[in-house]
Amino acid sequence: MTTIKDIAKAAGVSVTTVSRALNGYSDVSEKTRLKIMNLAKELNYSPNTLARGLVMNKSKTIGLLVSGLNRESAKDQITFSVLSGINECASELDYDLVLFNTNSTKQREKTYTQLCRERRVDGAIIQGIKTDDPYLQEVVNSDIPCVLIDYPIQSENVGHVTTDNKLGAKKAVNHLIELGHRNIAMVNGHSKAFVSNMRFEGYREALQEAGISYKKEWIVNGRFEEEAGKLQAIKLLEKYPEITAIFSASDLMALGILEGAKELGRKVPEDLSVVGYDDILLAGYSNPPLTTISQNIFQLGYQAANLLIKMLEGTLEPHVITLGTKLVVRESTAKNHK
Amino acid sequence: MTTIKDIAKAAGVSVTTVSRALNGYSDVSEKTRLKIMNLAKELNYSPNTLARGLVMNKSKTIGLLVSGLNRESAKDQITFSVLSGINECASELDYDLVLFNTNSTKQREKTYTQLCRERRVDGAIIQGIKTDDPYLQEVVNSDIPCVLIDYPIQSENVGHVTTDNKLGAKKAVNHLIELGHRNIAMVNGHSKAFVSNMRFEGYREALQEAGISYKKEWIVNGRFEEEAGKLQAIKLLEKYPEITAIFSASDLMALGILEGAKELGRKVPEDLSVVGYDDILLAGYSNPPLTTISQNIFQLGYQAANLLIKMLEGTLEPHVITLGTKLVVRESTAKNHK
DNA sequence: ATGAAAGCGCTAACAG
DNA sequence: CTGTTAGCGCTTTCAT
Repeated sequence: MTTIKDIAKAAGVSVTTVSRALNGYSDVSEKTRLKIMNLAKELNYSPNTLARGLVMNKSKTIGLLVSGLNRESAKDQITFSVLSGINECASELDYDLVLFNTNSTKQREKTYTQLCRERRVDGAIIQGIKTDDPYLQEVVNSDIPCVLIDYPIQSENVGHVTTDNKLGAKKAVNHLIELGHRNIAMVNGHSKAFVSNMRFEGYREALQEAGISYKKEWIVNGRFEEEAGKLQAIKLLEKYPEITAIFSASDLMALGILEGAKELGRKVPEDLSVVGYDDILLAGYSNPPLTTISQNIFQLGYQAANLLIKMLEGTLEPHVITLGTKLVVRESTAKNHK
Repeated sequence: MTTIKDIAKAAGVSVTTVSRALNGYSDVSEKTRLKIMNLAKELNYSPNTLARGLVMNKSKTIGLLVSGLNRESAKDQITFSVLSGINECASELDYDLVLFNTNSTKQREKTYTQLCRERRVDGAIIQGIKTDDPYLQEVVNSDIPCVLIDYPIQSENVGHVTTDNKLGAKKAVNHLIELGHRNIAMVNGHSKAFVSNMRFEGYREALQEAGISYKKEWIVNGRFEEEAGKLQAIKLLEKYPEITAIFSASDLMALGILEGAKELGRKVPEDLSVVGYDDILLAGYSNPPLTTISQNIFQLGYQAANLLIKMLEGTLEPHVITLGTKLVVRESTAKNHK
């Protein structure tokens, strides 16, 4: 393995000069620079980023703490899309990504901060974290710059990117209201998810603004899981047959609701309107295709990476970025005829 | 940031002793070990893996060169599943993963080997590479241990994991033959993909064993893309209406074929049987649901990581792992009535 | 059982 | 424009 020392010897100069030449400093004569460059190529030199990182105290690497990189979460491509977005931006700005082992089956024995510090990542992006994660507070207190996805913390060195979940939910519910629905239930995710809370807010507000009083019993939690969504929907519809529309906090659960409705013999959208959230790939393929709130997950990742790197390079202050959403009307919603 | 030096000072011992204590060497008195351990915790010490990597010349990190981590490839979750599998195994064996920027839009100016060497990864996993990739040869010649997914190179330090593509294809085609089809076309991916070649072999062999002569004109390439699959299928069916079944080298293309058939007014499976390959998520949701060859992509990633790490730790020789496939019969295939 | 010293490959004052 | 020197944090002989 060639080092700058080897190059220095071969070129008859000092390692300092080699280092400077290779890093494009101006104070090297054109002649020696050329010689060094050629030698580097000839000797097949690659810089040792560990050594460089050690002395410079930064690694041009950002750490990824994603909780959804596992067998189960392949169904919505959310984690994947976030990852793609991050990867794309990091690529462009010439950062590498390291994936941390956080979702290991074995006990998580290291904290986020430890993970980041050990690897000397310059910053971190955290996604899919629950609001009661014991290590979350740590992140804020630590001095490692980081950006959170869909989790609202800001501080001197933590930024935050999300979508306008409240407004998104409102769009969904308003759509139902405009179709003449008044008895609108909600299948939410779980209370530990920030997005759930916001989507609930949007639901509540939309109803309120339309002068519809909302019923606590009509709001259930489906843990963002398809099966749970189905079960909850069945329970809900059996107990309160007057419900004519359901707003689901995720498409995956909405898919479950569709199944549940089918089992109960309620036709969607004739007997029941369903609107989901996320616009995952399957939403367009379900039967019927799902009306949903579309968010650009790829952008979410991209913007997170961009913000973090800009923070690292001092060109941007940590702040919050909120992306928009869009109502996509497909065939799971229809006019209320009751 | 605490270093072993700080601990040494606080404990009144040398850095050597601290290093030994922290790494569980036996030649440290129980008393000092305890003192050091406590101090480490107290001072919130994290080892600097860069420094350690520098001296030990290994980093407990494996490099990932995946070509499909981008916006476009969210539709089949193949890349994601591979990634999940790798991540799971790496987690278990306590390795971290670094994602390299290979699919950047800007010119790829670094070779695989350079990427790996710069980052000092212990080994690499390569997925989604084309057979004509200019940098592929490099990998084999370099001394970096690596394992390739779905690409058949083996050498002193490169292993290889794949599924039995030939047999898988045979299963698909045999299924069609058993249903009474004789005029079976194939929509393949592209000639630069190893799996395409193998799946074609399986197709050919199955026909041959059934005493059916195969027609070159009935084999087309859809580049593994949905739209191209559709177009190719339309062209094929218009020109050769006698075709009663199509074997597609991927589900995504099969989805396209389904659309194409619909446009031509050919009902699937009554007028045309279609079998796909991969068993992606959408396969179960298409209309009609797709009969396909299922492969365990997660396992593919898992096994790749396992093999690589075992190679790195000297417990396994580089070799090839071939995983099985399974025919999943859904509703896109039926008896031939022509 | 412990320490002194060297060195991994690189960058960064500082001096000339 | 170039070299000398020091040092990033850690592990590892080699002594003691």
